[in-house]
Amino acid sequence: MAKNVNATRTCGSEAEKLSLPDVDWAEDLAKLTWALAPPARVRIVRLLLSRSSCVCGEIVDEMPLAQSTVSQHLKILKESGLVTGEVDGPRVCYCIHQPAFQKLKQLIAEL
Amino acid sequence: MAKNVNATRTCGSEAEKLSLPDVDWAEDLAKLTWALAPPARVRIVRLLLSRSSCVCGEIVDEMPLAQSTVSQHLKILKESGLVTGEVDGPRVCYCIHQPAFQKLKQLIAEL
DNA sequence: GAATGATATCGTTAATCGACGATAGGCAAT
DNA sequence: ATTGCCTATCGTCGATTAACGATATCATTC
Repeated sequence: MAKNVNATRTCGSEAEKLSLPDVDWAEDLAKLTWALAPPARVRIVRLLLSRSSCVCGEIVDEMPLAQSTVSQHLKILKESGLVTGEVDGPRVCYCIHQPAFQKLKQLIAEL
Repeated sequence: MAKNVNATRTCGSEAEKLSLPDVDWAEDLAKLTWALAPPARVRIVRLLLSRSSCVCGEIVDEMPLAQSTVSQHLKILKESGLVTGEVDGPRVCYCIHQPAFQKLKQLIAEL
């Protein structure tokens, strides 16, 4: 049962069943789906999509979570690329980042 | 895990799209995105979509993971509804479950 | 009724997650 | 500079995860 063949295929171009592009493709999508795995982050994204103003405090008000928790979710959403945070004086305005968002839609659609 | 959302939204004009229904909606989507959060499960789904035959053993052969791990992933994918497993003699044939799969696509599309 | 092959489950481990409170940092008025 | 608000980060905790090997279950063939 030799399952682990990673040692020789990290960079290799061997004739493997699942082509390397597919692995990358899967990781690209997984990065985005993972960002939306917890319901809280889905709700945040949905909120950002439905509102013009997207100040952090408003998001916190809408969520039954502590401010630090929401901030952490926003950080992860930013890291996934789905969201951007723009400092606006003492506040931070969060917005959907359309390129990544469209990429998510496309990756799912072409699944 | 708290659960209290009152949020008397005064922003929505005719129907506030951000209330309790949205919570359920978010959980519906999160259930599916969570199932696809690990790259391994994305790859399995992709495999099932690209192949006509979907016997468990073939999936194991394609993945650099132990049989038990793949089986566990398949179980989770079944629980999410995205995949069905049909016993076929001594083997089990896995397939994409189109209803759930289309629901995922629709939920993402209408995001 | 064995023996075999395929799949599922069990039990464990190390890592990660989501949540929180407390606290630090930044900006705008006073 | 000090105050006060808003946001980010820190440290921690409990729960969950993905991975594995070992073992149990089940269907087929002998």
